[in-house]
Amino acid sequence: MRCCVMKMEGSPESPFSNYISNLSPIKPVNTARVAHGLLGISSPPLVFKSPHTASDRQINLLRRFQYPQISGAETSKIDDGSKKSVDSPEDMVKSGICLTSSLIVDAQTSDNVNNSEQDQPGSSSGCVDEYLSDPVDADCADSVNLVNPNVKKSDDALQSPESNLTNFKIVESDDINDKGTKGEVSQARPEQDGEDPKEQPTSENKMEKIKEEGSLAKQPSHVCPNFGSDLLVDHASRQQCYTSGAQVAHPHEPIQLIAYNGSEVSQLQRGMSRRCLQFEQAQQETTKDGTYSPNPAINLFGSISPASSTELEILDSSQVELTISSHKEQTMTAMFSANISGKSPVAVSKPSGIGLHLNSIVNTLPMGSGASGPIMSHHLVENKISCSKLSNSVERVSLTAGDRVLQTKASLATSSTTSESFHNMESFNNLQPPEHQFHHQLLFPLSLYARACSLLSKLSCTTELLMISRKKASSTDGDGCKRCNCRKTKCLKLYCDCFAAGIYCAAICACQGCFNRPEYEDTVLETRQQIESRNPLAFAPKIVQHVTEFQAIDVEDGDLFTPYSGRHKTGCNCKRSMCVKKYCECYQANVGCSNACRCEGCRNIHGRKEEYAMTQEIVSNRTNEESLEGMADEKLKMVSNNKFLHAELYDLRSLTPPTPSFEYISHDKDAPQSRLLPGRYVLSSESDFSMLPSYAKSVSSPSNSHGNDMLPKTSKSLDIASHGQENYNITETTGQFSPQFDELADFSDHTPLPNPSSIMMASSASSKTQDKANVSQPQVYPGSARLSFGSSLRWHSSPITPMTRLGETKNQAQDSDCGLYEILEDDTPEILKDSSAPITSVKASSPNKKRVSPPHSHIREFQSSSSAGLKSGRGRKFILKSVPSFPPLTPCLDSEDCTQQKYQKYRHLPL
DNA sequence: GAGTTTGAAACT
DNA sequence: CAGTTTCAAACTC
Repeated sequence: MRCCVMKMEGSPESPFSNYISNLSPIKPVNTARVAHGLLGISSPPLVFKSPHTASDRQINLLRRFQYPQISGAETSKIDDGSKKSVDSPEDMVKSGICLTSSLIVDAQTSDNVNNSEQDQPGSSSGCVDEYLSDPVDADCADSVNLVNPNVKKSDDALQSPESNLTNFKIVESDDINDKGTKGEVSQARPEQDGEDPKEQPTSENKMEKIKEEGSLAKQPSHVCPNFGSDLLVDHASRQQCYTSGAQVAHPHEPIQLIAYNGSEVSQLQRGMSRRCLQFEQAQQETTKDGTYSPNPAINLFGSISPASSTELEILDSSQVELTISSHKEQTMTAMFSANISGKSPVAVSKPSGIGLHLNSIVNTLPMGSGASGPIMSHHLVENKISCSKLSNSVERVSLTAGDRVLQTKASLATSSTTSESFHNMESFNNLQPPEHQFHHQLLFPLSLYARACSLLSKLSCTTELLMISRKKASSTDGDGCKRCNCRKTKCLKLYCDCFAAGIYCAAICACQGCFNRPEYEDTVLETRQQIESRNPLAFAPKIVQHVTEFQAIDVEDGDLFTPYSGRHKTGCNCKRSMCVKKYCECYQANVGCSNACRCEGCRNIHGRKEEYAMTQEIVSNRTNEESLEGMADEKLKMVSNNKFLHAELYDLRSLTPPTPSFEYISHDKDAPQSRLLPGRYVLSSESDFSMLPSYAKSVSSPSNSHGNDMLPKTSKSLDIASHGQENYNITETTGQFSPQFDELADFSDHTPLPNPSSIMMASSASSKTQDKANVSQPQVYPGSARLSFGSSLRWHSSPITPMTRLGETKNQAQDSDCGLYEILEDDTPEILKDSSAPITSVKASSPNKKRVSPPHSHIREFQSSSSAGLKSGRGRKFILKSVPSFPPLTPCLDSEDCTQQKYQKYRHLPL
């Protein structure tokens, strides 16, 4: 319904759009955003892409994770974002979205839902609308609106039970279903009875209301599948639309898109999460009803390729991340808080970056915030769980991710560029996101974004996102949902993958005496808390992105997926598996072993421990050298210039959503300068690095050539987009979400891995190039983003938006023309562009903030010749700045925003 | 599908 | 923190 409306509204000149524009100060942007979002939802595509291909398994996984996450976290996030007002561009976007959504809702209400649905059978739009509407409801409409819409939705769903697309209604119905299903489930299960339905009122009144309505209305098990399908469709449609929109390329668009994406993501996530829940429930129910196939996912995605499931998972994580980023940190925090209430300590999907990182993030946040009541209603709980899942999923995703990542990669390859980018991002953003994500998970994550999100096995985090997974094929159902087989632990220990992922066990699980069910939410939460008390990071994503990897090495082929950047937080302890079997968590996560590993005879195809150590040494050496060389003055100048440029860009493009702060700082400037610059910040997850040795790097992508500042911003962006396009875009998006550093990744690992996949992609690509160019220079992309040389810069989607800045070595002065653009554009483009160029290191936002300063000579070179200098690039320094775990609510203040905008542009372009 | 292997989680 | 036990996934047959 809403989708239809949205589309209608989204139409350039529709009265609705006009109305919206009138409403919000940001009007144009909002409308545009809305339209874009609705139409293109480039970001969504990512999510969708993976999802589309995602197999049923994935779907299931997503459902689980997502559902919980979505219902609680997303709504809360969204709400927060809307409430906060438009502080930042993101806010603007959000607000705009909210408005639109509210409007849409109204329109929908006025209009017959049926009509809208009919209009857009695809539901893709509807899905989007739904998403939008949901946020709106939550945010703007509040409970009342929410309730009504939900009811309507449920009604709609009821009306068209068979219709696959319940659209938004379905989504809500899903929630309801969740409750209802839960209730059903509980009924089915004597133990569960009573507890489920209302059990945890938690903080979310809305959820409760929805649930109530849902329970009353129906049990749309069908809805879930449908919804999923809808989402997919929506994505496709969106992508198309988006692409069309992208062509327009408004300076504002990027932001809008991002915001939109975020909303979409959230929506998607919601849908996903709901699905997951529903699926699970549905599964149970279906068994009863017999209407549904055993695998709801299948029903939903019957058309979808099996790969889609994984993608979906990743998407979930990524989505989470995206949503987080898009919605802003606030939402993130809210989600986290919600999650936290659940228990989570800090973890993120390993994702879910956020992806991967998601889990970590979620977990971490939750720990702190804890507010939430501990128990979420099912939704809340689920949400929390989902968040944790995202993060976990991200982590796990990263773990399991390998497979997922691969799938996502494949899907990405197949999928349109935009969608791919998103996937990459997510897997991602994580948001992987996931852990992505991809994580994912995400998970992410979350972005918060799950093992699934671990998104990113190779992706590393991202994410993002990445999450859920497959980890264990055995462990995972065909659907991709995790499933456990616990017999003695009652699924309340980390032995249980489901529990560890922060998700409830599903009907698929063959566990015995399982307490990891909504009915035992309290028990689950308590247990989680206990575990967290012992080990706060117990639920954090295990996969964290690390800079040092030489991704390129493995990746040469194009294994975008290989997540070299990702590393297992605690490392493995393999003694007989040689780290070549899934016994090895590193291997399982598709990440290389690191110094943290105590493995013996490591032969991890994703990276041996020895290699990792060597890489780090090289990096450290470079960094040291660079730091010694330090060209503070020049750097400062450069920075100032860059700021200028960024500022200009920022204005021109209108704000970009906060997150991606992927700054490319001129080499000259180096990290210190960047630091000097107020605006720039690199989030560093734990990561240390994020240093990309300019030397090796050079990953230069084919596009690198244009690298020079010469190219107009747009052109550059375009070029970049075209070249690295997907990845780049994705990374951006993920970054927007929040590039989190490893830490973030830890949280989310979302991160996030989600994104992780994307991240992985980027990293891998970059690494490849680097490797080719120089093995020595591994680029580290702390959760933020990795530049893939050639084409893809990718952000690690982390829940938090790390702003990675590439130090632009080039002088803005030199290229007055390109000036700002150059810098901005150059950042990514250069990286991409200059294959030869020493390039720049991508600044990953690493928690550690490491800088790599190019030798003075290099810097000078850059100064002297903008492009050449950049290319020579030795000098580029990467500064890793510690970034707040959560992306600032406000979009990147400084240049970062500009950079983001740039990325956004790029995104648009590609789209 | 049963049994074995493996390494993480949990416990001491 | 190290060693041992427990556990469930991964793997093999």
